[in-house]
Amino acid sequence: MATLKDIGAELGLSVATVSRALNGFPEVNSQTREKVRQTAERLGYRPNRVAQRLVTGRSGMVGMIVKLNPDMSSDQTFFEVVAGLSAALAARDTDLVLAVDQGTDPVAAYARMLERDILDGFILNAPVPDDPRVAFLQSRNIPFVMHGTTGEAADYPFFAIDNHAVSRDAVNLLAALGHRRIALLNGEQRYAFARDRAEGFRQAMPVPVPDHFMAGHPPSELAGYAQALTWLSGQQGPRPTAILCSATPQAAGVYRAAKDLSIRVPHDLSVVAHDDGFPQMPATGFAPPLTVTQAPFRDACEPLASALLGCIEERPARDLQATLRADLVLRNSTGPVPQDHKTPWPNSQS
Amino acid sequence: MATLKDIGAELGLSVATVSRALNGFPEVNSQTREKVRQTAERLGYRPNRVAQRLVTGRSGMVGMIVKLNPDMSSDQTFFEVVAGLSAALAARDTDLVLAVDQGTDPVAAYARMLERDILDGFILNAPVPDDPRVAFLQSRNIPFVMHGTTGEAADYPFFAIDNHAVSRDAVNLLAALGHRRIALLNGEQRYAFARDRAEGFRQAMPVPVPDHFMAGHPPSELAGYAQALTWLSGQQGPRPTAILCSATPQAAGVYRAAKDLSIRVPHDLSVVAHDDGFPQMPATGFAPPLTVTQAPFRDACEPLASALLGCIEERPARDLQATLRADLVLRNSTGPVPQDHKTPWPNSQS
DNA sequence: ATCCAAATTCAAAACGTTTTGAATTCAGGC
DNA sequence: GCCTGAATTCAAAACGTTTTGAATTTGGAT
Repeated sequence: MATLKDIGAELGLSVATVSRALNGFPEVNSQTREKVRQTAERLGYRPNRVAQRLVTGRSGMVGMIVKLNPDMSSDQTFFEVVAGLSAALAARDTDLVLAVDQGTDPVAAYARMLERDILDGFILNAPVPDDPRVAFLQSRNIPFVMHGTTGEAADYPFFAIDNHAVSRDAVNLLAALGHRRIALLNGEQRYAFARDRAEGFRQAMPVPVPDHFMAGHPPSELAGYAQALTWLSGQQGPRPTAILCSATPQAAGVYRAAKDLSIRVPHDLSVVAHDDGFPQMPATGFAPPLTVTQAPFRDACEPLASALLGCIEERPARDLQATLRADLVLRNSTGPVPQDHKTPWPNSQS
Repeated sequence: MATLKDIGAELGLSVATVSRALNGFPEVNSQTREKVRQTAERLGYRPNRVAQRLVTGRSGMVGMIVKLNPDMSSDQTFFEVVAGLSAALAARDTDLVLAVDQGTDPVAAYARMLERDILDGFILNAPVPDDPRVAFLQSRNIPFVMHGTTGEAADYPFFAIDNHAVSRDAVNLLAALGHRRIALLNGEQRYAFARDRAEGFRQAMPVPVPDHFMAGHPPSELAGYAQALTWLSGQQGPRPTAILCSATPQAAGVYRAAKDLSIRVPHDLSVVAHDDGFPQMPATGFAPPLTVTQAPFRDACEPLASALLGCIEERPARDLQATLRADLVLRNSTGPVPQDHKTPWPNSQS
């Protein structure tokens, strides 16, 4: 293992000069710099990151705590998320490492990793409203970036989708097509994104929607199928003429329920879903092709990496916040409201 | 952030004494030790792990490189593996961190993590014969433990199942029941375990088995279903009277193919599978309940953690090697060979 | 040769911890 | 009090790197 000292000894230079040469300090003579570079390469010098971190406070490694989830369906996106982030960070000479959290305390795993004092910061995902991780990390001045946001007043770096607009854009489309009986098949209600989408939905709807036509479920085909069967069978009143899904697997379940009940998409039922661009269930693989609000996770990786490193470099949080408007992509799963289904649901104050 | 220096300043002790007191050196007076401990607790002292590693060379973190796998079925076991190992290591004050590898070069991700020089060692899994990771890590004196083994002459720490015995025990059982037409539905052939099971199978078989009744596939129900359909439909000659599966999802596929072809388990076809004890497809959930060679992964976690830490402490590799014999658990998927199917496959020299 | 300013390099300290071996303190015996 | 051995603590060095500010070198003008 070659050290700066070895390089210096061979060239008759001080450790300080070798360090400055390798780190691009401009006052180092260019010939000296080249000799140092070549010797370092020949000796196979690799910086001791631990020593660097002791001096600079930075190791070049950031962490992500992965919450174990008994519902395995969400794990199908896990590797896409991690691969995208790893690549974006690697492009910035930063390594992403994961630790697994099995407990019930949201912050315990962070506390544990902070004991090591090795990681430069964290990437947080799946925020819940008033996410306790935020206060915990802020109180310790630990850099982090959030994928998503916990609310309007977020005072930390984040990269988020405008989930109000996700619902609003879809509702506006369907309302323009004459739909009034629009059901919301949302994500799990404990997440902040689901809360935002429900809010956007309610605000955009031109008429009130009975509570039982707004439900929150995991992003699985089975959940979508079961909920759509209930709604489309008429058990709970006039069936919806459109369903707004939180994720493409839910939409697949809706398609299957519609088929089982001989309800045609889009003639009898319009379907819109949110598409994060994960390849497991592409919107283009639906028959008919699915209309979506589209925000590929792939596009979030670079901004997340950038924001986290900005936070580590102590740039102000407000410069590291971005909210993206999802694209509305029209395909063939949406059409005009059926002629005999134009009336809204009866007014319900429940 | 309190340091040793702060504690020493408050108690009028040297940094060396504070360090020795906190680390249990016996020559420190017990009253001194208690005063140091209380002050450390009051000041919220936490050791700087980076500084420790600079001196001791150890950080208390070990790594596992996760190879991205386009076939998602194996990911269903991923969290069981990681959770078990994390818990076993945590019990020894060691953190497991993961990094994701997307490339084709088996050692590149290790090289990259070694650039950081932060991790104390690695856990390796899914060994292939002559696994290049072994030579790479050994040439750099990097501690590691392998789950499984690459061969008889392994000169590194490992915890493995005796995969020869897995096949041999199953074959001996089926042969004792009169079966001669036994097919092997193995794991993917690139893995060392699959090679060992194939060897054990051939050596245990009392008669030769045509090559096309030995196949290697991923551990999925679909793969098991497709292969069993081919074999049981008679397309390739007399159908097997028993199938030995590499994993329980394959056995589920075999059950389904048998049902589709009106072949009764175990009356017409006996099925045995290897069961790693992952909860996704428990052998006890089969109808009829599945006979298995059983080696729960859960039982490997502690020995793997122990072996890795032993390696880090520079204990000799041969003291850190263990090979476990899987249990043979008889249930209702195996029975005597059908009376009209006692003849072996015709001798085939292909 | 001397002087001056710019260019370049260096010694030292810092980062926080561990450990070696020397220094100091303590306790008991004479 | 002095001596001795054991108990206890300490100063210094180490680990490898970065950075400050001083020291040294270089080059050009007079």
